[in-house]
Amino acid sequence: MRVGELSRRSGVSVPSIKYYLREGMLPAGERTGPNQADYGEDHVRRLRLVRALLDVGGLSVAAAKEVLAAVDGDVPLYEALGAAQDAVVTVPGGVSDEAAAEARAKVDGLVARRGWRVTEANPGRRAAADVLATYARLGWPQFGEAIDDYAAAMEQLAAREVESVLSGTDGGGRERAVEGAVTGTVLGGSLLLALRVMAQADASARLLGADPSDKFTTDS
Amino acid sequence: MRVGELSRRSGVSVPSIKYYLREGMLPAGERTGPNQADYGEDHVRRLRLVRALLDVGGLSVAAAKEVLAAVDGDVPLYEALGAAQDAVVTVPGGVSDEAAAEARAKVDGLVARRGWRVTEANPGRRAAADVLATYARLGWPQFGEAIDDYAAAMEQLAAREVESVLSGTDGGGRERAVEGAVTGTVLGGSLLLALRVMAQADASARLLGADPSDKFTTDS
DNA sequence: ACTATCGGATAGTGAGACTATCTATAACAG
DNA sequence: CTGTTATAGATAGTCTCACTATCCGATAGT
Repeated sequence: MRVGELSRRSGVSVPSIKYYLREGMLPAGERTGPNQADYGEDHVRRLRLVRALLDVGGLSVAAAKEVLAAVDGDVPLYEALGAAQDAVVTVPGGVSDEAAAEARAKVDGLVARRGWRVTEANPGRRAAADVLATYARLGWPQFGEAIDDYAAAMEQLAAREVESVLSGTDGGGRERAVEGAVTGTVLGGSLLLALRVMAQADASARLLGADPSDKFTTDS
Repeated sequence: MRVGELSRRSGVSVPSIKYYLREGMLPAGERTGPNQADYGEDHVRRLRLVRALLDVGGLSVAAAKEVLAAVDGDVPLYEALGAAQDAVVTVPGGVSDEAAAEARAKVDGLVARRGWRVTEANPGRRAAADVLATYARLGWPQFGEAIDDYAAAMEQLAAREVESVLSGTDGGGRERAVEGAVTGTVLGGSLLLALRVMAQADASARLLGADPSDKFTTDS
């Protein structure tokens, strides 16, 4: 098929397809002439993946590009998984104060307690420490105490997610396995946050909505 | 203090402070002359909160503005909590196909199973359904099956988070309670994702790294 | 033959988040 | 009291990002 049909099939405008081609997120079609190319089902699937990463996963084009490079590259699965994980955490430039050092120590302690095998450079380390340091700087150090509960919950889910990717792709080939790993990692994060929002709404309805005292609705 | 010192104390550049003032995210200082104003500790704290929401929470200025409006406004706590929740989920414009309908039904089923009291308009509903629909469209429907596990985990955490905000702010006044709710909701999301990344790295190290067969490192 | 479409290159657009400049002041050091 | 620096507020400029639009000389299909 040519670009017009690819556009119709994928719901992505022709200019956007050209843009993704330029950015190397979509492989070029098979050339059939000096100014003609042929696209296949793979291109349709890839385009859908691109839009999923951008729209649902909330990745930037640059982040999606790196993730897709890992999918296409000849890297082992765990490395592609790492690329996807890097893409979902925001790591702002960090200041180095007392709160930061303390936060890093807390994260190190957690990792040791749980026996997690994570490298020193794992972006989750920095990101988690950043949040803890920020809690402390804002005067909410107690929010950081829930970190063990968070970690226990994530450990369970992560084990299941990784298993799911492996079992669901047995025999599907490397490319498909990597695609699944990346999809699950990126979109799974969005799913998690969405469910957390609902769970919080429920929790606050139970703890506040059902209580007619309006304890916190006015200045005390 | 004047704007220069406020800048030094908060680590935010003077032009940026002026920008936040213009956007209404930072209240104006007390005027002491036609071109002089005085800022206090509240301004320093607010500025830190703004940067936390933007840098650590990953919110856009527009989203942060809405959250802060809820903090300042005379709304009940659960409503401010709702504003913060709205800010952390991305809700792209949705298509209406078979996958979308099925996904919505699955989310409705989940909500019913868990007895969650969430409104029809809760953004988490749409966001969760979007992810499930995308899984299906990409050919990974099995990833959606973990939704009950995700939900159970989030239910536990959310209950603890909401409790933590309430108990930690007893007597602190409405403003402080709302600030805590917002901070915990927004930054907690980042913390969760950071820990998930580490947990996944650990899980894949256990399931793949320890296995020397390199099962997925080459095309099969 | 003729019109719609194509691939590819280049340039333009609109939103978002600042950043710079300008204009009167006002504070302060010598 | 005078020169330097800082200030509030307004307006305009910048830079990045993620597209869009426009051209061009070929095809493709009728």
